Amino acid sequence: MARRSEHSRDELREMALAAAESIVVDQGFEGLSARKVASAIGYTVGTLYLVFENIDDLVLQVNARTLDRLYERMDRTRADARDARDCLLQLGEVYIRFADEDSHRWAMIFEHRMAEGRELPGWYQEKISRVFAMVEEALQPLAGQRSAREVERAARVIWGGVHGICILALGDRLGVAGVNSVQELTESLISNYLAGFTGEFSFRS
Amino acid sequence: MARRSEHSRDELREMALAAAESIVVDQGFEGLSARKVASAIGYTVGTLYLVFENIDDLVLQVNARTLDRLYERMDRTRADARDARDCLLQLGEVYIRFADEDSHRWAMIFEHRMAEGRELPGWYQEKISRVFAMVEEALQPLAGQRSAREVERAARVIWGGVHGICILALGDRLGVAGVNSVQELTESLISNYLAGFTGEFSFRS
DNA sequence: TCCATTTAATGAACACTGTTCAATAAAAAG
DNA sequence: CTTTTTATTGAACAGTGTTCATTAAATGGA
Repeated sequence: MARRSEHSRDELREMALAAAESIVVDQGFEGLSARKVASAIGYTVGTLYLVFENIDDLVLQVNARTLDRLYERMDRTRADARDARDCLLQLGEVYIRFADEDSHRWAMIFEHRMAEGRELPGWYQEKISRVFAMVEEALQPLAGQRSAREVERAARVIWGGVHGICILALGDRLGVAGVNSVQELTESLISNYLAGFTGEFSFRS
Repeated sequence: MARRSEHSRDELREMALAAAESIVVDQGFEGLSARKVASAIGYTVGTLYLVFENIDDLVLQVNARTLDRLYERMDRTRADARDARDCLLQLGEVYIRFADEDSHRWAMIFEHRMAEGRELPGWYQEKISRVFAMVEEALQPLAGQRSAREVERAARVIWGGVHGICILALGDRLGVAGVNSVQELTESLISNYLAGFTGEFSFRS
């Protein structure tokens, strides 16, 4: 059979992404496959390749949605923060909570690797930068005399540091269990790092 | 044909691990497959399953060697450090350099996931703890009045933080390029975090 | 020496992966 | 009512991990 035209290309795309997300949510990245997505939306695998370039393309689209979701949550948090320090602490907390509650979706962002040689497309890197930029903004009020270069660096340190604690802990590689412990660690990281950064001490890095 | 007995089980095991390492070194985790390893040592895939439980088992053995290698390097570094702070900074530097130079081997440790449900075996977790414990030891002299609990936490923060910066940067997800930038970031993390930790300022987390 | 037993090693088979593309059937156009 | 166009298919290909009946070589015994 052929051409039922029950769904436009865009509808097909939307259905596939929704199906993929649902598979990832309850089976993780490993449970995702082209045939599963296709059959979930009542089409065959060939049709999927009319809508997505390849499976990496599909994964990237799902990840982009997850990044949007994360951005959304962090942005909402940012609104009701007392001061800059509090804002950064809350951003860290929201990140950890997101990774914990939406763990499969979150994990896929970092488990997925591009095929050897190919690198992340610009529009995708943009999505990452957008989240990252929020940390930089939140840090700005605490910058004091420091150069833009130094603020940028500090934002990367905090972002990377929180992420590292999160990914090691959630992968049972830090010897800690439970979200609370992870929250404790990130709080310690941000709080102590900021103490150094805002210069409430004598020597420099 | 059968039973050439040219190699004992242990020899076979050793050959397979060496072959697997070599494949990983120049093709990465994705390039590794049971058939490739088997043919590299002049046997067929079936033989591999007489020596390893499954492919996860083989990967874990290779990763264990990598962890030993890392431990080796960090341990050597530790010897010639001026003081505790210098020691931690150097440990961070060695970690980054290791990840950069031996990137494929290092990456496999974190790209590999156990099959759903199964968790890392005890002997393997032990290997991780051993490296991790080094950071804790290095931190001890700076502990001051702080409880063992707090020192443990700080070690985890530093370890996780350095790792996070490393993994994001080397995966093009931090918007930085080159090892030097990564070194800068870890130095900033350790240095500023320690400033907070050693209490050269007024308030607490 | 020759046969029986043990066992190291094989490789075909199974179920899965991503990807392609000639074939097909249904809708649109003439 | 035919022809053209095109949306959709699904078989095919090369790869993955894993299993296990079969094979052939080494060993043990008479």
